[in-house]
Amino acid sequence: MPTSTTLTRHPVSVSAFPPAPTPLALPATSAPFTAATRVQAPAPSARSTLDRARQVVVDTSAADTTPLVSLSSHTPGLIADPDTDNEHDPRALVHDDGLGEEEDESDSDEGKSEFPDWLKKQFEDIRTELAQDLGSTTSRSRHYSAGTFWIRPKAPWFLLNRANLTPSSIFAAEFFLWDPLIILGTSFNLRCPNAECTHRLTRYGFVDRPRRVVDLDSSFWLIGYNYGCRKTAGGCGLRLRSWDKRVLDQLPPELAAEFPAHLTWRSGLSTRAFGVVRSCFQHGMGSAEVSDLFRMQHLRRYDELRLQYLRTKYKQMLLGSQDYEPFPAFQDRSTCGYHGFTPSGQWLRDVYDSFIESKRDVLNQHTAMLSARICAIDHSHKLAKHVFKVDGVPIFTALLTVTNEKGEIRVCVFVATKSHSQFEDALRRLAEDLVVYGHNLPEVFYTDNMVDKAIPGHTESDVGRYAPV
DNA sequence: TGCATTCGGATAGACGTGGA
DNA sequence: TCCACGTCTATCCGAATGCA
Repeated sequence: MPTSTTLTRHPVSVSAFPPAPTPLALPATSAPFTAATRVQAPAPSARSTLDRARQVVVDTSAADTTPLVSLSSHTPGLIADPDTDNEHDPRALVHDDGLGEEEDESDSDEGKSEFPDWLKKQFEDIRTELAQDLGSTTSRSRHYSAGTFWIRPKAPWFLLNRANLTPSSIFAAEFFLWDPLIILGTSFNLRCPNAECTHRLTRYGFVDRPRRVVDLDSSFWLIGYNYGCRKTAGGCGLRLRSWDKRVLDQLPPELAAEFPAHLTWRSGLSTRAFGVVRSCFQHGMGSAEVSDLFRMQHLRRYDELRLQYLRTKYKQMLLGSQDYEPFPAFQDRSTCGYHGFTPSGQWLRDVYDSFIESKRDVLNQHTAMLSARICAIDHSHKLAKHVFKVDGVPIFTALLTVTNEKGEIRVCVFVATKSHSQFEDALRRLAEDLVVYGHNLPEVFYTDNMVDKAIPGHTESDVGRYAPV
């Protein structure tokens, strides 16, 4: 028996296919920059502009280990030749970042799990503000009172004009404050998601760390609260975050629509970025290419900020003695690092798959209601090679697809052979669907297989006139 | 060289406890 | 009721490895 994906009332769902085993992780050349990938200069073997860009943006230990450089010790603005290994001045204004000094790997790994100091400080400042707001008469955040969920930083221009400018002083994170219990007020009954529990959720304090969400050319951070079903009040003791899906599902749709991220277990993608992912996937781009797209956009923004810093610092150093601190690399995970991050292709594909799978019933229902007056039936052998393998041997030889007069997929079924018996049942259920939803039965079937004949034992009334062409 | 798989470190989230 | 702090665990992510 062929294994149909979902037929009858829900004849087809692309989402029902097991994920194709495309390359799950980026190859070594596209992996985030570790000490192992740091090079002196773009290697001759770099295959593309993107690869060269990846190699140029390498970590630098200079920001970690090099003390502030005094103006008196070097010539500001001297651009070192990457091929000359900075012979003239090792501490030139364009530091070794990207020009390639080998770095002690232990340095970059140490701070990997920690937030950078500049982010910690900004988060703590906001937290202090929120604590003050909580103690006010309304207990409502000043940002909510101002009509926004976003806590946006100053533009870099307004951060550049300060004495002894340092890179971390112009790093500014964007935060999104999500506390629907405060927004909706105590009158809103946010129920415990446990089916056996009828109690309501209450706040359990601040979430002690923000959560990163990847956007188009940067990341922003979610600030939320812990919610819980209190045991002391007879509840079940469940704890969850304010951005938990079980909370979002209970909110009024118009409020839930304001939440700007698709969250996975440990990461998240902004709805804007996810819209781009969907468009890219639906128009033929692969996950690796989309991952590269995001990486390039994040790098572009990083480069713009870096250029602003260098230009400003150069002017300041011409005017008087100032210390120069090298701009950290994109991937720098030190306490003063930029902490740039872009998602892998595998992760983007997983997010998209999860989303599509969550819409499976809707998509199946939509497909079941499509007409099928003029049909085309065809086998594809590509997908079957990659799915349902046992000990490396594919179980199915082909994916049979029936499209209607509008080119819409109407039936999709994996088959072990091209025998009619493999898809008879699917066609019979197609006919049942057409009757149920008030459509005419198929008038003609087109096929590219000249040996196809009418299905034995079936009349035209079953699936229409079957016509090899 | 690219794809597929494995493995280990990192960490988000759940949960408990105690204090204000 | 809120918050801080600590522990534990499932899961994610990327590097390493093997293979064609």
